[in-house]
Amino acid sequence: MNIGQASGASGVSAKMIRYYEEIGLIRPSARTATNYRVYSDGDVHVLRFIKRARSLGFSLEETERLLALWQDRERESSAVKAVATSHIEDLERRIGEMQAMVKTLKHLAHCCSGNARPDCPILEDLAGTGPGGPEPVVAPTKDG
Amino acid sequence: MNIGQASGASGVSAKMIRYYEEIGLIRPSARTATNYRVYSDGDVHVLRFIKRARSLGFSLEETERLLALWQDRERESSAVKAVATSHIEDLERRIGEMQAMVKTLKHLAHCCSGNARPDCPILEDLAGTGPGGPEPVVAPTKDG
DNA sequence: CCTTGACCTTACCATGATGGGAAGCCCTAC
DNA sequence: GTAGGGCTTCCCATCATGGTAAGGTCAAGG
Repeated sequence: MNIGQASGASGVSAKMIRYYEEIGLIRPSARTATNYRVYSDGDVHVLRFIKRARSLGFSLEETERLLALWQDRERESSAVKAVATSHIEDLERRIGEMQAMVKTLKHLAHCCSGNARPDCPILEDLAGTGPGGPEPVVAPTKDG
Repeated sequence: MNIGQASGASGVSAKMIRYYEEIGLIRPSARTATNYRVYSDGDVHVLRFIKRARSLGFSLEETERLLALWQDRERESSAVKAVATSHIEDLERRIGEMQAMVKTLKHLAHCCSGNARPDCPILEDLAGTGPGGPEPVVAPTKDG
């Protein structure tokens, strides 16, 4: 199987397959006499594993650890669970951060009339000024 | 005020102040005779605006638009609100994606005994195999 | 046999926002 | 005058992915 077929069978782009090989996430594939990469069904299985791990948000580094555990018949499931739990915590932390942003933004957007007039509590918040506060004295951007 | 003092007063690192200047987010600062960057209180105000926008998750591109609106006395608050609303939608989409990941991961982690035995529903999910399914025939990683 | 088009190869560049470091100049205090 | 800290520019790294260019290969068909 060529890289294009392995890509189609796994859902991982050819570009990424080569990259994963380059960084050592997967072993270098076999090659034809003309230097084409050749993949087996087992290789595709590995690629699908990576694809699934990525879709669950695991980094390539975590994916590498999970692959190693998958391959290790002596693994303890606690080790796998630890990777997953740590990732869950990371996701929840990031979700919390973004939810805080959303909360603030929704409040500001709610307070903004969103009409043709210039007064805007969103800008006032960003500027750190109260309503009717000062405008920037000097035009602050590149085209000012 | 030197760049270090502007950094301290705004919370934006000197590195980032130079970068913002380079990409045109802020105008090139004044310079001393010996080429040191010089900042005014107004410049610091702009930097604090950027800092606050970034902390609410706005991209630098969105921040540039917000800065331009801030500076524009003729702005319509609807334009500001549109930027914020679009950003809120983006955040909520990403939150939803991550929550879906968390949901799946928590389910898998809950089903994983997390003990010294190798059987693990997390790996089974990633591998696309049911319980007791096949292990990879060929060691899949670089050190296999 | 030769062409055509699809596929493969490597190599380099780009993203977004930030940090790190090197080499060299400047400024202040002692 | 020197030491230490701050400033300058320039280059590199991150993380995961996409794009593109220049060139080799392969299969089908004239």
